[in-house]
This record gives sequence, C-alpha cells and structure tokens, in this order.
Amino acid sequence: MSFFVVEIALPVPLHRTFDYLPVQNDTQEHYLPGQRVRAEFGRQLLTGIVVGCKNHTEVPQNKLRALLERCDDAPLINEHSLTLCRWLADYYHHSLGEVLEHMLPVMLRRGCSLSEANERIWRRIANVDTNPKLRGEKQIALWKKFQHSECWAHADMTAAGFALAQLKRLAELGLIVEEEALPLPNIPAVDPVFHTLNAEQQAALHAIEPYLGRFKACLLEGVTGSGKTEVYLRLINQVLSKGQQALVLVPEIGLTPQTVQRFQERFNVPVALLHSSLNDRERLQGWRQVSEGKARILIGTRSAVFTPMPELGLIILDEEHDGSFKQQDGLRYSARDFALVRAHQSQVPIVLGSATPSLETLHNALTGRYLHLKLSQRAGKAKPPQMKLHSILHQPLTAGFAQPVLAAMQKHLENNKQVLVFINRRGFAPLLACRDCGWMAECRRCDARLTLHQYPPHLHCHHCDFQQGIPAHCPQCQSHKVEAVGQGTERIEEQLAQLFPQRPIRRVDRDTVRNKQAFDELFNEIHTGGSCILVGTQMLAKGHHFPDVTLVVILDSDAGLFSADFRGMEHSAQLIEQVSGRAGRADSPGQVWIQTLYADHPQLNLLIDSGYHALALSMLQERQLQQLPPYTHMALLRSECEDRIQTQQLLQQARAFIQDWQRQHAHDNAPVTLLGPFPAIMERRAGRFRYQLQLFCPGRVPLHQTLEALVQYLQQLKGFGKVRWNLDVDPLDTI
DNA sequence: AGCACGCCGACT
DNA sequence: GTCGGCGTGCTC
Repeated sequence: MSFFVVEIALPVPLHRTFDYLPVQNDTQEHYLPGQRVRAEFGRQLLTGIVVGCKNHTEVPQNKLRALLERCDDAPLINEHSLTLCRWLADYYHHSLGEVLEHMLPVMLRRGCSLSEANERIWRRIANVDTNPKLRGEKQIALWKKFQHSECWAHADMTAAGFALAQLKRLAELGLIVEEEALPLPNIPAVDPVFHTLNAEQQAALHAIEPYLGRFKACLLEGVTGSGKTEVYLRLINQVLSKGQQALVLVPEIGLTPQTVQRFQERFNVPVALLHSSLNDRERLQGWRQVSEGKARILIGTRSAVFTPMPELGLIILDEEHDGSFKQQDGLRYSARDFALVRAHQSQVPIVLGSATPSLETLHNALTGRYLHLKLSQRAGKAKPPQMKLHSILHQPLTAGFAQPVLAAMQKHLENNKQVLVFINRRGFAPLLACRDCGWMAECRRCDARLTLHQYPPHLHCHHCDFQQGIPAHCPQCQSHKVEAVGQGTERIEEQLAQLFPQRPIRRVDRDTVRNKQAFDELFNEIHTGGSCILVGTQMLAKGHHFPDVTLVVILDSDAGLFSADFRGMEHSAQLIEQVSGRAGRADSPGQVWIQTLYADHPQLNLLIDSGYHALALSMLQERQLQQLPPYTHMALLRSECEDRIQTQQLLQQARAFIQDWQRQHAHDNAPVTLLGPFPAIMERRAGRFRYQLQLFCPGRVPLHQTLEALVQYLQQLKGFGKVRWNLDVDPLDTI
C-alpha cells in the first residue's frame, strides 16, 4: 500500500488546505472529493471537506496527523459544486473551507449523519382486520387510525394527543413498527389555473425556449403586473416535462404564501421551500429532498442558490435588483452573480426578472450579453398608475400631508377604496429634541439620533439596537419642552386616525409585523377588509399585491434623492416604482402622489414622465461619464475598530501596499485607482469607528490580482490586533 | 476563527 | 508573591 495524504478544506479563515494522514486501514479509494471528514485541528475538532489525495506532501512527518473518521461513503458535494466553490473562493477572496460550508445545511456542517433529517414514522405491519386485545380508549383510537392509514408520522401522532407509551404498546403487540423516512415534500392536489399569454409574454417565452438545454442569461424586464410569473411558470413547465428540476430564487420578503401557492397549484410535483424561518432540521429535509431529486422545484431565498440539484434545467431569479441577494457579512457573495455562474456551468438558461432592473443587469442586456425581453403591458384590463409630483415647498401641511393630498385620500376612501401611505421610516419620530436649548437624543455608541417610539414608549437606535426610556425633561437645560420632530409610521398612523376617524388604519412595519405569520394574517385582513388606509415602510413595497389600493401617497422620497451613495438614486427610483406598482392592479386605475420639496428635480421628473427604463438609461450615461460600475469594477476594503486612529491607519497601510505592489507588478495593466481611506457616512456605529478604501479598475483580472496580493498582505500584517477588516467585491452599499 | 503561550500591571 | 490583561503565533 503506497503512502498518501488527504487534502482537506477546513471551516477556518485561512486561505489554504491541510494535509492529513488517512484513517487507519483506509485506502486512497475511500477518499473522494466532497466527502466530509472529522479532523483534530490544533486543539479543536472540526468537520472538513476532502479536496483530493496526494502522494507527496510538504508538511513534515512530525506535524502530520491522521483523520479521525470519514463521515460519508459518498461525497455530499459533487465535483461540479466543488468547482463552483473554488470559483467563489477566488472571486470573493475567501477561504475555500468557509465557502464550502455554505454548500451544506447547518446540521451537515456539524458532522451530523444524513439520516438525522429523517422523520420518525410508525407503520402498520399487522393485518387491518386484526382484533388485538387493547386496554383503554386511547389505544383503541390509535389502532383505528392505523386501520385507516398504514403510516403515521410520530410528530403527527403526538400532536393528536397520543403518548409514546401508547405507540410502544401497539408495537409490543406486533401491530406497528417504528421507522425512519425522509418526509415527502408537498404535492398539492389542486386543479391548475392557466392564464392565457398576451403577445409580449408569448414572444418572451418563444425567445427563451430555444435556450432550454444550454446556457443563456435573459433579462425579463416587465412592468409590475405584466405577468412575469406566468412566463416563469410556462418555462418551468417545459423543464419539468423534460424530467429536469427548476430553481426559483426570490428576495427575502418575496417568498409570500401567494407566490408559493401559485407555484404549488400549477404543477403536480413536489415543491421544496428554503427560507429564513425554517429550523435546521427543516432545512436539512428540504436540502435532501432537492439534492436527491425528490423535489422538482426549489423556491428559496439567497442561500438556496447553493443547493445541489442533480437535474437542474432552469434558474429563475425574480426581482433581480433586490439588495437581499447580496450577503452583507462574512462571505459577501451575490446570489445573482453566483446563479449566473452556476447556470453557465450547468449549461442551463437563467431568467433574471424585474420591473426595475439594476443598472448592472440592464447594461449587460443593452450590450447584448443577455437576451433582453420586455413586457410593457399590464395583464388584463389594468392600466398603469398615473404618477404625479406634488410640491410641498411653501405649502401648509397637516400631519405632514398637503391639503390636496388629503382631499384625494378622502375621495378614494369615499369610493370605498384603499389608500397606501408610504414612509420609509418606522417609529414615531426620527428625532427627539429640546425646543429651548437644541439638545437632541443621540445614541452613545453610534453617530446617529435615537428614534422615538411610542408603542411602547422608548428611544431606540436603529443601527445598534440600543434602547432607553424617554426623558421627562431636557438632560441639558432641564426644560420640559422636549418634543418629537419629524414623522415615522407610528405618528402618521396616529394622526391619520384623527383625520379619518371612521376609517381603519393598518400600519405595516417591522414593529407590527414581527414574523411571516403575522404578515400573512395582516395581509388577509387587508385583502378582505374593505376601505382602509395602509401606512407602512418598504415592507409594503415588495412581494404583496393590494388589489383594492387605488391611491399611493409617497411621503419621504426626498431622502433618497441626494444620497452620498452613487447608487442612491437608482435604489430610490426602484423603490418608488415598486410602491407605485401596488396601485391600480384591478380594474380601477391607480394614482400615485409623490410629495416633494424638489418638484423640479430632473431625475425625479424623468422617472414620473418617462418611467424607470428612461431614467435608468440616463443614469447609465452618468455612470459612464464618472467611470463607475457597471463601467468599471469595484471593491471595497472596510475596517472597523474602537480606536479611530488604528482603523484609519490599517487602510493607509493597505493603500501604501497596493501602490507599492502595483509599481512592481502591474506595469502593463490598467492600474487600480484608489479612493480613500475615508470614514463611513456614519463614522461610528455600535461603538466602533468604520473606514473604507475604495478600489476601481476597468479590468477584472488586474483588480483581482491586486486583491489577492492585498489579502495576503493583510493576513500577515501585525500591530493591528483589534482592527477588523473585510473585503467586499462588487459592493452594493458604498457609504 | 479559536486557542495557547508569554510577558507586564494591580490585587488577596 | 499570583491573577489576568491582550499581543503574537500556530493550526496539517
């Protein structure tokens, strides 16, 4: 038997793999890439992933240790996924071991066996007609259940009030046995509802169809209500009929029961769901159902993009522009970009859908890299909403509303319709201030004001979660004239209740909707409740449709118009367009009134008069002039620490290193340009100072070479003990 | 990331 | 005299 070592990736932030001796008596054939192994690493016990076997190693004999065990006979991660992980690790300059962790549900990362996803079930083994001697009504009732149906899940039985002892008694009598099985995903028994396609939908479908079976990225740019989902469903139908699986990725708040229902009703196949409110066991079950091919459709949020799908035939990524597809900590990957790479590797088409595509995606579509399909008509008789800017400059306001806006609200309510008031600020007021001395309630740990909440009354920092009571008088001058300044959803709700006492007001923000279930209940009320006023944050803008809303009032859009972030206007426009899409879905056309101090703001006017697409084209021109993404590539090195000087100095060192490195290595390439270091817009957050260094480069390759060298440099850099740094490739937020 | 080792300040 | 602070180094 020849000498060999097993190369494994471990979940540590070290950019290399580790060699181990095999478990005793194991041969090289026992080790396949993608298998899990248990290994002692320093003083810790870790679960690693086999990357390969080698017959030589640089590691000295005395340092080599043997693996403790192999967890699986067959690899959990196949070669394709392993290749994708290597790409991801390289692209985001992250350790392979930590990237591989993302491929597995939490339970498997910890080294649990696959069977732990299984459900305990009880199966009848005796003949139905058996008439056993049973004592007690419960036992008799239990046996009746098994006479009726051969299998019951243990959890269902205990939920139905049967005790473990009773089940065991039946087992002792040889009537039933306990088994383990992977529960099957849902197969709903509903008659599918088909919508007829309009000409545009038909055209989009026909354009994408030829690409089934090979790679193609497609942008489906369709205004709200134009029936993108119907196009997805038709495509999925074709993929399913070929015996393939479909992956559907949705934003975090987009995974509504309505969406899921629509997919489940249409196809008579098992559908798996992966989203944030599942526990570890449910996640593992979903993961297995999909990776073993039992579930044919997977609908999930960002992390679902990692789920292995042996017969993947199509990827749909809905609301492509949504920020929740980008992970904001740890491995800062973009699920959209990763999905594109995955589609390419699997040679399947990917459809990116949005009413308001990101400028990156739009640019790819306009330059012909992506197939560009448009849906400009709303399905059915629905007309597009009429949008209108309402200047509040020098206008008297009542509760933050201009008189004509209130009059319009009154009119719509009288017509028994619903009015949606959008204000992207929760709480009662964004500021608590003293009239006499100008004191403001500020967070001790952040450069931010505390938000005043009234339900229940307290001051709250939305950036670090710090909370405190409301002072009875000014802590600076003892004055009692401490007042709420500005408006949040709570205050609007309270004031509207006074202005429209006869109408129910429903507030929708993170404070009224703590979980998915609460949202669903509230949504049902809104759906069936008749005329009312909805007050809410961007939670209202995404996913859900409110067919009875005929008027949308947007209160605070101005905040986004002058953002320090170069994507500020893009995100503002997307939000306004998304909120506006809530109006006029049914037969009655919707109206959107935008209150603003800047009624002559050119970009706002372009959006209102010509729509998002026109504004996007203009924003693209601007980006080109300024050489910003998508016309250049960008990375961000962030640092944070309780000590401001050190936070800044780390980035200065990084900057000096990059300049030095470029002088030596990158003569031929277009240089990486550097901006900063400079403090984040909110310099101090949760007690830590935050700085950033921006890197721009027109070429991917030189940028990534620089980043690779930079990460290596930072990893060996000493003297910055408490400064934490992270690298964000293709950052979304740059403030 | 963990975790241990090692070298200087305020305490029973 | 020790307990423990966190800077530094290492993990196959």
